[in-house]
Amino acid sequence: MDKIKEIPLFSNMSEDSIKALEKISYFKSYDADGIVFYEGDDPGTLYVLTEGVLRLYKTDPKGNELYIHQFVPTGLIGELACFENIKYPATARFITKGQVLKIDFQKLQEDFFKHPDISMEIIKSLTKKVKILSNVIHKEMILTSEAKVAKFIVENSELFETLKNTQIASILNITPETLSRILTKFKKAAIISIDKHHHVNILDDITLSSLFE
Amino acid sequence: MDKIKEIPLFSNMSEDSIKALEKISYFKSYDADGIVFYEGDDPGTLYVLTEGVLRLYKTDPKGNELYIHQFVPTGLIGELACFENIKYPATARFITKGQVLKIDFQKLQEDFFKHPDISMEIIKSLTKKVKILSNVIHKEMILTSEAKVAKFIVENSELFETLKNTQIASILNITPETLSRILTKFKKAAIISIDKHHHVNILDDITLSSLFE
DNA sequence: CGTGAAATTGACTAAGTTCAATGGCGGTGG
DNA sequence: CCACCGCCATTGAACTTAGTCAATTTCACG
Repeated sequence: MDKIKEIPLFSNMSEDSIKALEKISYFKSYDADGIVFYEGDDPGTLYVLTEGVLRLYKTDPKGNELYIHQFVPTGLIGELACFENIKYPATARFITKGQVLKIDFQKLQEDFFKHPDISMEIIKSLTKKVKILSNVIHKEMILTSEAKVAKFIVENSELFETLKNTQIASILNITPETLSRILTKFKKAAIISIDKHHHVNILDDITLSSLFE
Repeated sequence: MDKIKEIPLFSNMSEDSIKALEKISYFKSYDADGIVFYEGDDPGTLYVLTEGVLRLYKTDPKGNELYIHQFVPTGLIGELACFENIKYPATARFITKGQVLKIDFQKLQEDFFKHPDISMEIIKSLTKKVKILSNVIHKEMILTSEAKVAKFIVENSELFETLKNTQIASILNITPETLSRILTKFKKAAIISIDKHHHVNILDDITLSSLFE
């Protein structure tokens, strides 16, 4: 992607507005594992994710990554830090190769702040984030590891075919060992079965769902 | 408070808009411990906190309250559930007696949705919430209990004079026993001292700060 | 004083992580 | 064709953090 008007977020903006936006922004590409910003970096740039999968996570004092969310195009990233002028509260790293539009927030504020369409997009984006964070809190602080795994199986069982258990464990913020023990437990209890190709079959939906509701 | 125009959020709205808003909203008062809404309730009402201290918390399967935030006037409450049409993700309970303005969200959307001033207020409110939630995640998932207590002492030492340790423990989402043990540990290490009137003196700021940074 | 709430302390428990050892399986090169 | 290598999964045991439970002490305040 190399044109602002191709970004759904801005697709119904006027030509003039797009021109103005072009002057204060540019596209930047990243390889897999490329860091867009680190937790603690100073704000100032508003990002629009245009290509690739971008993981947001925090790092604890021991160096463990606390997974928060993976974003796919299109969406705003970093608007909290920009609006509140606080350091980015998490790190953003590409999982795949990808691309962002980097917008100078100071200049955006001067030019665009009252643009009603953008306001609406910002509201949508913030709402999405509140929901994501609310969900993180629910998952990480209310659910036990067993409940997290149960919920993940019900909601994302297909991902077991494409992801390794270590990757799933990292999304669930548990260790691979804990995931393995819980899966073994579920298999022994005949709640699930796993075939040779890592496909998870749910044998007892009711019991499984009862673990996290 | 009994007039919409006294609410700072709406104070610069036109007379007509205020009249329209009055038709779809009403004030409701609560005693201390009054519940505004429960986690899991269906959405539909947008609240404006006009008086009192309102605590937002989630409840885990064991019945423990997970403290998220205490709001003071004036602020929007419940906008996520309304915008996303999902059940309220947390319970809101008054700590003191208080009052809210209850607004019928369906009707608000029809009348007001594009009102630019309200858009801005909503953005501010959502930004505040993202910040709060981001903070909750940081405090609860990145910091240890010891780090939480250290941070609380540095940032809110004066609250030890007015709150009981049980209340502080509940704000920090730890048990009173854990708080007591940590304070004892800090006292023994000569990091803090506590005088007869529950006033906390920080003796070793550097060590204390190093525990959570 | 006396009484009831709050704080402290110790022993135990629960949940999950860490560390280490082992086992399995697929791809590669001879 | 098969032996080897490396990665991932599995399993057990010890450890860590904080919560739970119960007993005791302290304290504020009438």
